[in-house]
Amino acid sequence: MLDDRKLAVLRAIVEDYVSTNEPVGSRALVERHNLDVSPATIRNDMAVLEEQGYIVQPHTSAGRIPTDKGYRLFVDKLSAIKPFSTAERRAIETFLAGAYDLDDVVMRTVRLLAQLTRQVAVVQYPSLSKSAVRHVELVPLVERRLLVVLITDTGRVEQRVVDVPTSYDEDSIMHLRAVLNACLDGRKLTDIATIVADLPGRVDPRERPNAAAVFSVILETLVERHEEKVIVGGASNLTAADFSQGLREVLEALEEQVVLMRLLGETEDQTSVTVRIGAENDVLGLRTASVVATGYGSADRPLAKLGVVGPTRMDYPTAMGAVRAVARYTGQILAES
Amino acid sequence: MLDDRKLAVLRAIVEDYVSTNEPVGSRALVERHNLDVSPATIRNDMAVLEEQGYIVQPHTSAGRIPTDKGYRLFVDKLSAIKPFSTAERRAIETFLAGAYDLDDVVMRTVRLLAQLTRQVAVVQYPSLSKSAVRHVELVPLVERRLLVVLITDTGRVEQRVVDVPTSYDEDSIMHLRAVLNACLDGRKLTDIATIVADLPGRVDPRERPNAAAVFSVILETLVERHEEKVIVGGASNLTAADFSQGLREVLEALEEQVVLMRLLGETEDQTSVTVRIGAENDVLGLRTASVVATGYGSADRPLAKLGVVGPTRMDYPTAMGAVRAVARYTGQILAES
DNA sequence: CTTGGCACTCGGGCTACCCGAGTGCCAGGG
DNA sequence: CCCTGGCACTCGGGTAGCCCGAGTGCCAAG
Repeated sequence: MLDDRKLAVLRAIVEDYVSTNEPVGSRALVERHNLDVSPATIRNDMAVLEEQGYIVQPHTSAGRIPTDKGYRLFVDKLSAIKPFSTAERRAIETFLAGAYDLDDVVMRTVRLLAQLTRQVAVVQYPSLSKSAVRHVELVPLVERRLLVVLITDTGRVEQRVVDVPTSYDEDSIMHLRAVLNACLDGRKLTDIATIVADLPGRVDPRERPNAAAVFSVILETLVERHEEKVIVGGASNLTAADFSQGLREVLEALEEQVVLMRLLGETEDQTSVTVRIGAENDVLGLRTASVVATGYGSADRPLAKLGVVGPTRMDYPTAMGAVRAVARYTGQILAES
Repeated sequence: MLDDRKLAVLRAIVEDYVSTNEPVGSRALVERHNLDVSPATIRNDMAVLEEQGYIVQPHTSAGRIPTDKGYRLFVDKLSAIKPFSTAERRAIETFLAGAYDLDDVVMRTVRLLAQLTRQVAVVQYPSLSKSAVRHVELVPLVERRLLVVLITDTGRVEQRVVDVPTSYDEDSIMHLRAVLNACLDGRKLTDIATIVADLPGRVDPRERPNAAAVFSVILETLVERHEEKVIVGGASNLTAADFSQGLREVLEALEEQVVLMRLLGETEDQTSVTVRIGAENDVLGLRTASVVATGYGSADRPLAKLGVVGPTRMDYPTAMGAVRAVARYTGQILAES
């Protein structure tokens, strides 16, 4: 129902519109791309494409612009992810390799992504539920107060203060720490719930109340509330991409952790790059925005998601290339440490 | 040289302009405020104020708007910090009290401040150099790799991976940990440089190389690089305040940690609220912005700075009130933990 | 020093207008 | 059956002209 030429026309419209930000007409189309037909022919094709909902004209006497559906077809069938040159890859690699810290890796990643795509970059911290425990530390604060510090094998450190019901001494802390480390070391956080359940049997009855308090805090902090932070960068790029709807809405949405989580979370597939266009991401206020996202981390050990947010009028091939490349290297860097 | 009425006129101009965002003329002035003189009189006063550089007229036939100098005088002499009602204070208190975490306290603080002032809020993490060491933890990772975790009495946790020159066993780690904790516990981070200098004498000569590596990393991480993170919130408020210069510049400036640090850092006084107006903060791109900032933490133990950034056309009394109140309660919350 | 009067300025909003890009349609030709 | 050139039509956006009203500065009188 759409022959090759019509698809070529759609592709051309998307490409031109993305680069010029102006509705594209039949004449300009035959000139810029070497379609060996007359403008009138193109017009007929465009009429069909419009009828099918792939393009619209904003005003009666203007060129056409792609609809969400048009972009969708473009992304699915008409374009290929733009691979990065080896020089670019090397630049990415060295930029990320300079990081000395988990925080720093994430910071650099978000900056890099924002710079490469000239869009807003969104990076989720490595997820707790996917990582394993490396060490648990208990630090006495004041009377009846402990600081629980949990170190994961992705280098992430989680902390939480806990009030324990009875006072403790150094020995009991030592013991509790030893038990915890023996049981938890190397275990995935997702497994911990079941492990903790039978832990109390291992400690001195006198210590049970305190132990229970610590256990429940660990559970609560790390399993129930898998706080997965998201950081955002490159917000200034939004000013260039004049959003049809208010820029305010977009900025607001980007400040809501929950919204961002959902945006990235909807990326089902871990390894491939997902694109959600316009209304496809059912976040109010991002109706005219697209999200290009993917997971990072090795295939057997997915860590989290990252991506970019921009106007639907976005250079998808490049954005997808950048997201894929950055995800790859960030995953690699994190795997090493 | 400026009599009372002229000052009153300036005050009225600032207040009206802030609330209406329109140049204010002589007639409107006598109507809205009950100055018992005629518009002509006001005009004469305004001519003087303009001559002295406190106000300007954007167009020949328009009302006047304050200059930076005008705002400065207003802030210094013509306004008082707007105190918060007890109800408002209670709301702040309960909102902040819900936090369970240092990260969470900072997050809530920045949100609260942004909401109260309808401006962009900027909050600096409690400074390391001001806080004391509570605990040092060494965690073996793989061969010749240690994770150094440092816990401060503000509840902050700093982490860093260190490669040590020779391999180690559990005992040597234990010993090193014990030595470190014995020496560092309760000491201010600023003192540590001198302490570490004479530490090597305390450890077994065989362990010196590893110990030295750990020491130097602690030094480097915590003293030299007192990484003081700044977080920003409420960026969407920028869209409401139409900046005369590009909004892009402002957004860009707000993404630069360094710039933010400088902005807050220039707040010399720890306890009082500092206001920097327009070109006074010598950050390019924030020429039309003002910063209202103060320190938080108790007087004897300053932690860091916080504040808001907005257009020079800002409700200073309210902003100052909010900044002061939030700083107070945030400091209080952090002092408790 | 204040006040009312008065002439002057000029930005912003309104209308009218035209131009040109772009379309849809149609009839003719390969 | 599809492509093509021609042609009439539409309409957004830019330009020019216009007026209005808010606001000013100045001046002379109280």
